[in-house]
Amino acid sequence: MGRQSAFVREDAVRSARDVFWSEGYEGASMASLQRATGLNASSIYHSFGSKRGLFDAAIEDYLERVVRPGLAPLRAPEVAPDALERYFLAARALFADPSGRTLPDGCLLVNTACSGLARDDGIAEAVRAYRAELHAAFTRGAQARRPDQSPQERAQLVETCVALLISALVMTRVDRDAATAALDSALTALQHQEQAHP
Amino acid sequence: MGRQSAFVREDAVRSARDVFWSEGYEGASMASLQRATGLNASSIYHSFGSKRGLFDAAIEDYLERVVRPGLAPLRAPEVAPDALERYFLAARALFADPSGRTLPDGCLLVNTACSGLARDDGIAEAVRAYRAELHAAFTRGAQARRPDQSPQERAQLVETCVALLISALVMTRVDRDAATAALDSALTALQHQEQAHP
DNA sequence: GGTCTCTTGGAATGATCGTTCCACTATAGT
DNA sequence: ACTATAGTGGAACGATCATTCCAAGAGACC
Repeated sequence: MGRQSAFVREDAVRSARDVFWSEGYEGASMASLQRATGLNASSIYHSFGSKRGLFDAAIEDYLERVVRPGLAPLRAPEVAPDALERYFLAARALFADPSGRTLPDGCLLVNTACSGLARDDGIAEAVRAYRAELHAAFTRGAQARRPDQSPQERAQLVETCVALLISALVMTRVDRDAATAALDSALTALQHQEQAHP
Repeated sequence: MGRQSAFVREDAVRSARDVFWSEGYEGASMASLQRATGLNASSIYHSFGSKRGLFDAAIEDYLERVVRPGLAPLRAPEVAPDALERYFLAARALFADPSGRTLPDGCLLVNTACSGLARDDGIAEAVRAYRAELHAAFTRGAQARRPDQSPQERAQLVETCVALLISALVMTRVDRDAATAALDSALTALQHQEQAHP
């Protein structure tokens, strides 16, 4: 059926995803995407239709390779009681990295939600789904930690944890201390729940 | 002394600020800024030096005319015990507006913090200062509500309130229900503090 | 009224934007 | 080997980007 692709689609998407992540959709020029992927414009348009098509693929890759691996212990059939705490401890380690090399640009989806692209229905739906995944995973973590907790209290805790994470992701670029402080706050919120019912 | 300006600087800045607010710095074209302000490019460059200079003025205007008026009761010499709760109630009313006409684009500074412009030192400092103003005002509100509360507990509550507000501002464009839910969570967090020590 | 200084209008700048087009190349199926 | 099909390279597209330049315009001071 004709000539075959000289590149691995997955690799190209990942390279493009990193560009979108650090530069944003509008800030990522086709020139920079070509440079990062090693593809020329023709191949990109042939494979993804448009810059936007490549971005959609980048979002899917981001969820699958960045978000979900981190949430895996909270999505597994059996959730450890300390899984949620471990999640925030791991996040804190990433955010607090002194080299500033890990997670330097926050979250692709949070950044997109704050851009003009958020008015696009497809993008808005992707952000809602992302937040819903966080919320569901955190709820499972909270359930594993405190099965006896009332649904209202649990909902409150989960909402707070999601918000503290998002807040940290927003602040990463401008104030690493504020970002880690938000995560510390989530950790103490989790611990406070324990101590209240020993 | 020469010819005098035919426009009111404050009005021009406010119009430009609204464009930056809804479109973002990069998304706001000089053409759209000229249209909104009614000024010619020459006048803009003469008065503000560059698009970036106009944006800096827009940020200052945003703080002075949007952020601080809302925080006023929390910054006054005397802070009412319910001032913080009132703040979130007012915010909730804005976010939940069914017409979607109030606060349709979140926060100018949060949006900017999630854009590539956040790597600029001046912008980063502005976002830090914005967050610090929120934090300081909320701390005063928390103090007025519960003077006896321990500093650790208060810091935790304030951090949570700031994060829930930022989270709501991030989600506004894509999910109004999630945004109002975050604010509701802040309100119940505040009320929970009351009930704990009646 | 004359002159000086500052503001404005509008065109023009070069750069960069996303996208398209076409010729060329390489593979799969017959 | 031939042909049909699909991917690639590179130039070119018109549009739009922020910015600059110059001449015309208008009020302030002598």
